[in-house]
Amino acid sequence: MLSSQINSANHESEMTFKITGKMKHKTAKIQDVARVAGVSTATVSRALSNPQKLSQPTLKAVSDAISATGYRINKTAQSLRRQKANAILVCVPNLGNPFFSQILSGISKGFSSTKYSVLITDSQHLDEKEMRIIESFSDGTIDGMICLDGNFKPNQLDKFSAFNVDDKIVFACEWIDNANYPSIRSDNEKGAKLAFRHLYDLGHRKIAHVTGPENNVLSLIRRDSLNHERERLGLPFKPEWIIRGDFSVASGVAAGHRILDMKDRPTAVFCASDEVAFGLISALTSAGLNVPKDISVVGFDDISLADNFVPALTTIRQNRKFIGLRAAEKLSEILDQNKNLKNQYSAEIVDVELIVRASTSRIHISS
Amino acid sequence: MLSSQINSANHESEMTFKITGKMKHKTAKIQDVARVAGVSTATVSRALSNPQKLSQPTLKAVSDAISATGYRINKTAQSLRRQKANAILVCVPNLGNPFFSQILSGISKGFSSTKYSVLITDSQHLDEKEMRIIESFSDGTIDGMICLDGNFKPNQLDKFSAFNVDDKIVFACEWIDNANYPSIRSDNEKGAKLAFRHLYDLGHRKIAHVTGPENNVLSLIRRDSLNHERERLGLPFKPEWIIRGDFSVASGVAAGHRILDMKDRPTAVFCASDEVAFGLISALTSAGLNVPKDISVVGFDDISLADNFVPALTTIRQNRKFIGLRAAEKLSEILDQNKNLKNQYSAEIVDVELIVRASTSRIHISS
DNA sequence: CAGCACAATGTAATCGATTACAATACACGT
DNA sequence: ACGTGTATTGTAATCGATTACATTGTGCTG
Repeated sequence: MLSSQINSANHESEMTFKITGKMKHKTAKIQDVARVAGVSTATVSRALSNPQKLSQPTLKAVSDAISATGYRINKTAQSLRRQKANAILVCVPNLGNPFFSQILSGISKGFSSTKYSVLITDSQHLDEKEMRIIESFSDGTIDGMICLDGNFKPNQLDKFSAFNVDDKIVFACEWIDNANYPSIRSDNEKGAKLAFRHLYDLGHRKIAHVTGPENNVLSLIRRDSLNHERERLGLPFKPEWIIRGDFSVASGVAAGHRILDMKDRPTAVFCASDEVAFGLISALTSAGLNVPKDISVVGFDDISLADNFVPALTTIRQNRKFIGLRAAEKLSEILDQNKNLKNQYSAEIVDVELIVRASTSRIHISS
Repeated sequence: MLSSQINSANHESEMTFKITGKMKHKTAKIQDVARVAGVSTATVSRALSNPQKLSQPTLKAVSDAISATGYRINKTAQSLRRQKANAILVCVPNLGNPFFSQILSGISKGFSSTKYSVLITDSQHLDEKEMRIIESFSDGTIDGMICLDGNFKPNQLDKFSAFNVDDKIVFACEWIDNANYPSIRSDNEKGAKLAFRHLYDLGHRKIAHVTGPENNVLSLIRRDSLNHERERLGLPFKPEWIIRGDFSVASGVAAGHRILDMKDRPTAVFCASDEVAFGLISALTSAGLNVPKDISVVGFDDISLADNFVPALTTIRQNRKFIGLRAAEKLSEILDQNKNLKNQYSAEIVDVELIVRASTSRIHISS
């Protein structure tokens, strides 16, 4: 390289990049660093991604030039060239639902020390959500997705595989039955069983259940597990004891009214979520009943308020933050090794725990 | 253009892009569309961003070619060329806190019909968060930020302006005193005043307050507004009636224990958040006190459970979803018009409302 | 009909980083 | 001294879209 080039280049760069006092900062690019260091752009690029390929003096020169110019790599250019976005999407069925905040927190933590940025989208009122997602993959915005929404129809899933994105998706909490997507989820079956057995052990025999939304995998597995346990123990059953809910507080309130209207009231209720349990307790309490004296209530999730509700809620603890974290790790693994993992389907089942608090008690004599 | 070129090009594209059955999809680029349509890439680009500049027949040809190839624009390339990421960052102090989910939902909705993607980051355990944010701006990942975290020190803010990103930041819910950032926030002053007046009107004179975290703008404004109102009405005051909290349920429980230990107990408590109120009520109830008979409690936020807590919580309603939505709209406006809005500082104050429920009542005679 | 405006389209540079390939230099063995 | 291998660095093509500028053609004015 000619020395005149070096000089003029250095001069220019000093003028452009030095930050003095309140002077504004114009971002340096790899060209500028190369000029200041007196090397080629290839060398600068190598200094950043393959430092072991360069000699010590060169490395030092580049490193100094980077400090001098205040250079920051342009990730857009990098993504374009590398054909990798370094971003993932989290698809949340309803962002307004606080249930997901812990999972999001875990996901965010899981990606915090990686090169990936986290995008979020609320799939609730998104029509053609599967195409929107595919769009994000094919316009180069994202490399992978963590899906908290298990509500996809077979033809939507077919599109995922038609567009070749199906092996870059991990499900968390919810999942898809009969489809080979990796997933991280709680042991819902065990959870329902624990709840039921807890009530049974307290002497309850007439046990109602408020379900989650219809067609939701969580609703189904919890309900089925409960029914299975009930049959196994030969307990009485009335269809009206299975009350349809949707995980919301409001549906818990509605379920409460249904129960109040029953002639043959259950003595205990297992709710598909803590929020349902709160609504239920609220409705029963307003009507003058006492929980747990008149009716015992068990929730599911162990959200942060469960411990301080009045009465404190007996519930099944799901480690939502951990599920989010593991989902993030799993997706990272999949994206970072280029192997085709399509057939390495795995559902990672996270243990759940019964937390006994004040909303359940031994059955009352008069019941 | 020579017809031989057209033919060979068409042939090739058919082979490459037609999706037949289970055949995998290789993404077409603008070159391919141009070839198939028999036009230049410039024309295809114009068809997408300036259709009015093209003749009808050309437009049709391009549009057909797009369908035929299944073309999707590559946003990374577009971002690089346009020097615009079309993405914004939401900086959340603690993603695990359900308080933010409604705001996130509003933000997500606000951006759903725009070209912007929404990135999130949890600033809680992020050291040098201001540099991380600046990094995202200067590496081309984001165009703007909505910040739900008001906890920045002056030297951190200085960096924002040194790196020229300060006019692309909107604060929501929280804000920075003495700094000209646009913000959308609730009328906290009015909220505290309403809460206090409500208790006063019920006959309460000994009114305690559980604050939010120290140095938090919300904590300060709510506390100051309360104190101001108290002085104005000439009510008695004991320093121990101002109890430091941090918006969490746990701090509400702790505050409850503090109050139980007092010799001269307040007859009413205004809590800086609903969660604090829940914890407080829980602690008081466990100790055998009755809310509202023994102590009235007012919260702040009106989170979804407030209505179904036992007792239902009297609180100040903040429209969090609306705040998120407006913040998104505001940031869009700022980013879309290239004008320098730096001095167009504006704080948009969103009205709040007192929601009277069952946790407050007229002061009891014995108190 | 010359001259000009304007509409429609193409050519090629550009955004900023990466990397295949080329070039150079130096060491080592024979 | 010469060939060969290796380490280091440079040159230039590339990722995919956008857009300034150039070019062509058409209609209109005087």
